[in-house]
Amino acid sequence: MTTSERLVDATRELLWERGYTGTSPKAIQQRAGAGQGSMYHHFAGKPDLALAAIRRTAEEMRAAAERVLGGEGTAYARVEAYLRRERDVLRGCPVGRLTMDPDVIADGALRAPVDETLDWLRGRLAGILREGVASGEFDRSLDPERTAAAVVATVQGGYVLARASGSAAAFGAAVDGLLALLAGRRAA
Amino acid sequence: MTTSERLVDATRELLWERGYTGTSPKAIQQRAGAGQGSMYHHFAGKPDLALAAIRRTAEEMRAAAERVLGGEGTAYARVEAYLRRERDVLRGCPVGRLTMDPDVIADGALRAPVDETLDWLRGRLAGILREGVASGEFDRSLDPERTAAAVVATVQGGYVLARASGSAAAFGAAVDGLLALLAGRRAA
DNA sequence: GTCTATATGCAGATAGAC
DNA sequence: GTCTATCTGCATATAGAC
Repeated sequence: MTTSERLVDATRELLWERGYTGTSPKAIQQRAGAGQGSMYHHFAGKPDLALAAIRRTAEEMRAAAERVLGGEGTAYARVEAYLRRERDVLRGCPVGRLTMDPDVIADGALRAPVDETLDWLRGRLAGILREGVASGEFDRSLDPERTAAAVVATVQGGYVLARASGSAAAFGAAVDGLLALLAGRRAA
Repeated sequence: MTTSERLVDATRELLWERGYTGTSPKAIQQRAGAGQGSMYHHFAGKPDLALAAIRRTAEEMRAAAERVLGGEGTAYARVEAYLRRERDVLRGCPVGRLTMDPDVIADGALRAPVDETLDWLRGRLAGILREGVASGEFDRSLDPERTAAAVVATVQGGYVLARASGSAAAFGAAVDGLLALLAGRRAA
């Protein structure tokens, strides 16, 4: 792995664990095993490095979601597979957590990949739900867009509940609750 | 207002806007119009002041929720009133956002009020949903605990979606989606 | 109770040697 | 490409005068 790659990876880990404000250049260098000069040779500074890290994390999250969402089965089964997919629940969402960082939200370039990723996910889920309605699997009255927003919000909020309680079970409860509601909209 | 109160209020605002890591003693002092000596006279340091601020914020959030949840109407109507209650959506949840702060999660004393508040809220909503099931308003198969977890998660996740997109509408879409699903579980 | 002085170390770089 | 030196200012206090 190149020094540049190690710097990006170290930044990705630190952004996930400590957020943008809580991540210092020095900490990045130490984790990457790189010196100051090295970091500033490859990147213009902290925002530039963070941008590269966030883009990479966003890409990976999208790919991971697509692996599950693009699978086999009914619309309900694919949404369920997404919701129940294995997660490092107590670590939080590496993309969603950035929305609580004021410096990320204030910088359009840093916010863009976050927004695009969550919006892509919402749209992808909405498409699956729309198929489910069209095929007669779901009740006609189910609104794919709003339901998809609720699905994404439940996941993001599930992380909050899990971290507050220190237990991954809180995430599971929220997901179970949502899935039970969604199951009730399947056409008889 | 006393100097001590002004310090707590300033800390509450800053924790909401910038989180624990992003909030410095100096910023607190400036916002409160108090000097260094003054702050360290009234509080042992940043963690002590943050604890007072978090407890106060937690109390207020609970009181605000109770004002809506303790109102009149069916179980569905009260849950809806809670979900649609006016919120400063783009500012995020002053309690929930703290779960993304590693220094808060690592400190049991700071995490406790956060956990207790979200857990109280979940329990309060579960009680209302349980009444709704008992009264025949909701389908017998509705699980009050898990559904309540989904409601709280949707709100917390709604803030994430809103802040990512820069639009309060994203919060509204998630809430609409969840309410539509919940409405479908009302007994015929 | 509040103020000013003082202190260590980190944040976030820039400059220039090698 | 990487290293070391250097810089300004903030983070987070402590000490002691008033």
